[in-house]
This record gives sequence, structure tokens and C-alpha cells, in this order.
Amino acid sequence: MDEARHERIRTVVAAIPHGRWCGYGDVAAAAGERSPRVVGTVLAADGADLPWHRVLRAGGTSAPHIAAEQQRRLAAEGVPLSDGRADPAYRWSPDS
DNA sequence: ACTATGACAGACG
DNA sequence: TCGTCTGCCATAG
Repeated sequence: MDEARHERIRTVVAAIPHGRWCGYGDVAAAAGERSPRVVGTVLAADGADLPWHRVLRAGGTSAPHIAAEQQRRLAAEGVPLSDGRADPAYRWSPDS
């Protein structure tokens, strides 16, 4: 069942500390996924109740449609943004 | 069953 | 640093 897959991903995203961010690839790896794309798929379908704004792309940038919200929330949590790009120093790995 | 699409990542030029 | 191409895999039609 794919329910388990969604749940694992949601769990990982929910585990991201306040004031931190991490990449789709990191979440996917922590959830045991083969592709980071499934993370986006899950967040798009079930991310309303999750801190999805703490999940960015590998480079620290955000997807166009959600960029405004995402950057606003991150800034509100104290994450330094340099020209639409989150500070790498505030990156967090599900492992650490 | 097949094709198109997408909140991605990595490799290249 | 940026734009493009390719590999990836779940969902929708």
C-alpha cells in the first residue's frame, strides 16, 4: 500500500526542526525513497498540515508557485534568505 | 496499459 | 551562476 510511503515522508518532514530547512533529496533518503520526486508528490497531495516550507530544493531555492509563502515563513522562523536562497548554514539533515 | 505531468537532482555546456 | 537535458517514479486522464 502506498499509504505507508506517504506516512514515512510526512514523518520525516514533520521532524524538521523549527528555524531549519532541508532538501527534497534528504527527505526522500530518510524516508527510504528512490526518487525525490515522490516527496513533492506527497507534499502536493498531503502537505497542508506539514511544515512543507522547510523543504527546499537542493540548492536552497524554492518552487515558483510557493516561493513567496515559503520564503516568508522561513524568514519568520529566523532562516536567513539571500536573494530567494536559504542559508546553507541552516540546512538540516534528518540524520543529525 | 500508455502517455503526460510534476513542490526534483545531478551532469553538462 | 544559469539554462537545458536526462533519469527518476507516483498520479491523473
